[in-house]
Amino acid sequence: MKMSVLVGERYKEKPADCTIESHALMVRGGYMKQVNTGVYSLFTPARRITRKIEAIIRAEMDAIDGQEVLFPVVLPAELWKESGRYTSVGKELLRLTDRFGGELVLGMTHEEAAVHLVRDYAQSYSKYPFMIYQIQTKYRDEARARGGLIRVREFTMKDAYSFHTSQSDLETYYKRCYRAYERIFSRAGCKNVIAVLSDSGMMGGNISHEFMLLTDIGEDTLVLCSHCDFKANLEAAANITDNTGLSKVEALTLVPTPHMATIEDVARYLKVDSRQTCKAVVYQKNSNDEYVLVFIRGDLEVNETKLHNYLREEIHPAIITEESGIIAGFIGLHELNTHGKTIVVDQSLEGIGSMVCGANKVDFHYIGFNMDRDYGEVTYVDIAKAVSGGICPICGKPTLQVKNGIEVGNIFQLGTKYSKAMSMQYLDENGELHNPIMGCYGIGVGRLCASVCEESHDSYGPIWPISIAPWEAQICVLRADQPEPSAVGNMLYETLQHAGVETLLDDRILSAGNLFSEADLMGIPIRIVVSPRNLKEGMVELVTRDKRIERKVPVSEAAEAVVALKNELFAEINRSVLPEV
RNA sequence: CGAGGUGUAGCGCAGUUUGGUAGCGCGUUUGGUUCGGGACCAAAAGGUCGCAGGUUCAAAUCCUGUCACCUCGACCA
Repeated sequence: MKMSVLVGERYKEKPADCTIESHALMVRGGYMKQVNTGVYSLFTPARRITRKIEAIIRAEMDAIDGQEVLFPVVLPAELWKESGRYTSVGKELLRLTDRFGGELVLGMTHEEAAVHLVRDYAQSYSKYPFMIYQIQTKYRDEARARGGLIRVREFTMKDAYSFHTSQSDLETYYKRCYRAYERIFSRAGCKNVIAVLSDSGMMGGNISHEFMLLTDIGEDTLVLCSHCDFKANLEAAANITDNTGLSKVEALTLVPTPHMATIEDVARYLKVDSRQTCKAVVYQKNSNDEYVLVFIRGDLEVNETKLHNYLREEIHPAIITEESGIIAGFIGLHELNTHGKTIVVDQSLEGIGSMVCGANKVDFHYIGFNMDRDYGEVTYVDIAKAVSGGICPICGKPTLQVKNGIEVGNIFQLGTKYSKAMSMQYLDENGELHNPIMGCYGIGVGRLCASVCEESHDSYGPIWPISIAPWEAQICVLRADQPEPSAVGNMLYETLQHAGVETLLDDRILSAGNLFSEADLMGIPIRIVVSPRNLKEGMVELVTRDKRIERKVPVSEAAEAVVALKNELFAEINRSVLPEV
């Protein structure tokens, strides 16, 4: 490709609405253009990147016996009603009506379509196991898209669905897929991706993992242990609280705490450690507005996902009315009217001999509250968010760290949720009917592209790994108006193409500054600079985008050197790729 | 959905308070001079000022409505 005919323009200035680096650089670099909130068109450079990412994904999915299929984008609501998700999924599912009044949905994920495709075929155990996948457009009507390609409404996703006749077979396959994912991310040159345990939500005890790129701009919160291998999404991370040293029991005493409605205020006013306070966080059930009072150690926060999973109900932060009898800011377990309320006590309160808690009376708290003595027996549950420096649930050391990440993929042991709901059955060896056990596996292609950019860029532009770079080499011709540099540039361009190197030739007559800044925005790993100055010595310059290599080579050896460098850069990436299992 | 903000040339912005010929920088076109990190000179093209109503002799500017986008929340199979 010649730069002079490449569609798209590169900007010097950062677009006003870009808040994260990858977004700004990809807009500035002529990779994409916004069409609507969370909806983008891609220019050729971005499309070339996503095609390479897709090729890597295809190769790895095929290697674990995946079969590529293609589902429709527009699906009949009927299928989603069958699985029950037509009503259970919120507004992210875009619902439409066709001219005959038929109800349709835009596919945001394709479990239903997958079951529909194979349920007639796979009626015998002999057809199992198998995996089907597609790489296709998804639409999710996100409440708020942001961050360029990181969080969009329309996006390309690889989604795979596997079908098994036993849990152990699913688990075996799940491990292969886990490894395939590790290979995909490292082949794409994405280094800081880790797999974390994720919340399996209402699905019940199933295992799922999210593949996270560690970065401060990530919207997900992760809990990692620096001592052992424990890694989990905050939503799924157990919290263990150490209350040793807090077991001293004191007398229960009512004390005035005028206008002290927050834990910080109360702790300061009464001069106690916030670890010896008990706070109440109030929610309401979406179903009937019943109040849910969560009691938790004052310094901790409620993990709403855990609460939601524990209650098996949707909840929302409460609006506290006067009739409720709840005294906001002064809620305590002692002498609390629990009628019509659900009480949840977090395990962080276990073992505290005496604590400060609300007195259910405006401007009063108790000190010396003891759970067993002053309230009675309770079932402690884990509802709190894990914290930095917290205790690792695996190794028991206080070495938890909290970090941010972008979810670039996930793998999920689905179980029989969809096969049951949609009546997919097979006959086993004994002639008995069963629902197949499913797994599903997703990767956001555009998000991965943006994530690599986020992970690998400098202030001038992206630094694409050679495995996904839009082109492998770029020739910058300085003084393309002069015959010699122009001729050498063209000659190298032809030679490199014949040598199988994807090459972008910048043949435009521009100043060096312009050429280099635009080349930086293209982020192509190998750059060949052809200039009158070097040509005097019969040389061209060979540099890598990351500046690790900068050297001169004779014109006659340039193409060969580029091929060698290309191979070395690929080899470097391949060295980090784990073997298949 | 809540709070805040912004809509003026391809991009970045000024002008709006106090109504009076539509501006600047980058980019684009043409000609010339430059030439290793976003050069310079000259000339030029490009805008129903988001949209619709209203007030006025006169509206980018004031009023009403509406749409879009951005940020922070809520939400996220």
